[in-house]
Amino acid sequence: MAAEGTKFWYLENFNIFKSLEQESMEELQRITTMQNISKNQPIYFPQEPSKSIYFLKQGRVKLTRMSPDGKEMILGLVNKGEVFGEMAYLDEGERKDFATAMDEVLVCAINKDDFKQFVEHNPELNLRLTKLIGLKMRKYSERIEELVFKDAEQRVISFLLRLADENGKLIGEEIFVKPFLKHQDIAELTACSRQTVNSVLTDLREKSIINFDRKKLIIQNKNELKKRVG
Amino acid sequence: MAAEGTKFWYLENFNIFKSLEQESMEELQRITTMQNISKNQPIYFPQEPSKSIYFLKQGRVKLTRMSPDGKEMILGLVNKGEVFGEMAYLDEGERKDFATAMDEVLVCAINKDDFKQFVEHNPELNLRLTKLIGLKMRKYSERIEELVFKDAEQRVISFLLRLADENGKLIGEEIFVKPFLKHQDIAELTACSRQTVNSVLTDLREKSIINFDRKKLIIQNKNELKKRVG
DNA sequence: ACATTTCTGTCTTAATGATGACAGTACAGA
DNA sequence: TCTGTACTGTCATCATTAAGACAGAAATGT
Repeated sequence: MAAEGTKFWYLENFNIFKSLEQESMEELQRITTMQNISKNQPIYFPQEPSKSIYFLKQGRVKLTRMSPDGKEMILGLVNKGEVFGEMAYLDEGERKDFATAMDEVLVCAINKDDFKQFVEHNPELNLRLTKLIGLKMRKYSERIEELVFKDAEQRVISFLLRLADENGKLIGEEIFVKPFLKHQDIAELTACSRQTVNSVLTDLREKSIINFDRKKLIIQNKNELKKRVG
Repeated sequence: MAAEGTKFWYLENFNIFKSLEQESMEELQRITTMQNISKNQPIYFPQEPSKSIYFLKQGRVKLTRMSPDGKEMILGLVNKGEVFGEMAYLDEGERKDFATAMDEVLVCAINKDDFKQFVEHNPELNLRLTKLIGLKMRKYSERIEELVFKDAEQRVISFLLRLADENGKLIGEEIFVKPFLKHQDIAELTACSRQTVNSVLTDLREKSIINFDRKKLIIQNKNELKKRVG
């Protein structure tokens, strides 16, 4: 199944540094600097020259963009173990996004030039990086597709399915997710209004497809959700 | 100005093979196969294993995606001199897009493994490729931004501005474009209906900001267009 | 040169979803 | 424990734009 294939491929690339030589890991230690960032603080922001790549050790990060008139949209969420800010590796330009800590966050920052050198000494990283970038491109293109082809309800449901895959725990038949996003966040991820998110979720709860309150989110019937996004 | 900076950076990466050694160009000749594709014929399509990268010599190509219920959207247009299908270089998966000839088209196809080897022998290409990929990522992210933040009129206007930059000829104060897209195509590029495209264009013509008929498209007042997209 | 198909232009209708308002609930800080 | 703030839930109203229908213009093939 296509979706499962994608997920496997995703996990496979989860940690690009896994199974490096001890020696390389030590070099990596030397060229990285650890940073603690507290909740709601920026890690980088637009116009800043993009000179570092980040590896998220602890917590969660959101990547956002701002419209000229101050509306925010979330381009992506970063989970523990993932890389972000990799545009620094791809071009010399300025950042276009905000990266903001959603929690107490711990990141490794790697200067892009040091990193390029490191990659030269560890060519097996080339392929992984290449795949990582490829994955991001795919994600973006899927996002575009979703915005063009799907209506608000379908976009919210797609979000729930992704959330279940990336952050859910399977318990029996049901998938539990500790909700770390408010409705406003979901709205900014799915390009609709906070109220629409609420009404889609409420509707799904009435139909016993999901259940939720402020403490929990449970996907009770994943198949039914899948059916609704075609 | 930001837009001008971007454009420069874009042109700089237009032809990734420019100024290679004679010898390298000859090797490149050996590993590429030329293909003629006639109008409306596919170059590749979804599910096909992505094993080649393409370099467009002549004509125009559109990259599209299909929704499950048969609606089409245009992910991008490829002009002469540009590379497409570069996902083959980034991952081992199947294609997700259609690439279709819009004209009589001449492409160079390069097997991805041959290409990877070629790049190893011509490491200066690494940076260019990296920038090329970075550019595509940026384009995608801008597309997402546009879909989220802008309404149908603004999206059509943004398209006109891009068209003027990429395909326009400046004559006096005005920018002429030979129209190679029908309204339906513009609709598929801007995520709105054919009728909406028509009414936006007609409205702009009434205000003497643009002029067009079936033979020509003229941007008479680029500044006014820019003002309207914020 | 004619016929068929494709594209453009315009209108009407209807659905989707944004927005603003406001009440209720949970939560954090003093 | 109280109080202010942030988040959720719900509703009524309104704007945007999709969709269908159809006429006319242009292009294409025979």
